[in-house]
Amino acid sequence: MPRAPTTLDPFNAIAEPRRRRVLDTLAHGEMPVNGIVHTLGWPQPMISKHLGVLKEVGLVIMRRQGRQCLYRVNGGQLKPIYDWAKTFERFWTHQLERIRQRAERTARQRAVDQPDPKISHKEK
Amino acid sequence: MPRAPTTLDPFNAIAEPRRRRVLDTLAHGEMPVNGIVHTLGWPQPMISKHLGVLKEVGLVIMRRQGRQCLYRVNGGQLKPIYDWAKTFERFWTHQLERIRQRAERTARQRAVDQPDPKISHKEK
DNA sequence: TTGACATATTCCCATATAGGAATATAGTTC
DNA sequence: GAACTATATTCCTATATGGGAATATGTCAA
Repeated sequence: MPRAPTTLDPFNAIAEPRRRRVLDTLAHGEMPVNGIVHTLGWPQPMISKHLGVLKEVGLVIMRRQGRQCLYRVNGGQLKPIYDWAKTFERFWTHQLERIRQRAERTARQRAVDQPDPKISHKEK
Repeated sequence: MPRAPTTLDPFNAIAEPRRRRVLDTLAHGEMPVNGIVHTLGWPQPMISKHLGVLKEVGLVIMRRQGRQCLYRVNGGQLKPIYDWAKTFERFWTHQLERIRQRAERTARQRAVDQPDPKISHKEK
């Protein structure tokens, strides 16, 4: 089975660095495709394709205005990513976490060096 | 050019849902491969492969203990993802943002309906 | 050494890109 | 309708999967 489609969810969509840059560019406000083209300096078809993926997963919203297509970020779709990453926040925030982990590890290590006959080897 | 390797960076590595679940499983503490196998109920080679990717991007750290391989989360690698997503926090946190956006849009719209001859058509 | 247990690796394959080039489509204006 | 502008789509191709099955490697125990 191949990798999941980039349009499966926001996690897959933002895996591509260029797509994140497109979102960054739109972060300040609505902008026509050409605005992004000029800002990033990439070929227009490339911008359009990435916008297509972003639109399909709902990360951006498009509205027409004459011959222009105005795109804007639909930030709410990024919340699941934020929430998930936040779950691991303690790993970089609290120095305590590192201490806790080390303690846990040495405890386990000790249990191996001097196993308790009554509890050892009982996993499942 | 194909999609970037999953081992390019954490963003690509966590795009795969199963890899996120492995990280979630390890979130509570160090665990041997079999522990993950029993917890998730997936084939052992599958777990090992995903762990391989996670290890290569530095999202997990492994240490041997006898015949067991103990894995633990290296959460710091997730901070870039958290930080990036946080950049868009206002999109789902503040109701104000939505108002601001709408204001901006209607302003632009008005500018189109009744363009100011002195400023219009000057993009670049 | 011979097992037995814990993990990792190799093979195979259908699938989904991402970029480049060329072209098509939609909306405006004359 | 023709010319132009702004975007989207199509074609083509090299490449990197992810899962399943089978197998190899590594480590401890008797």
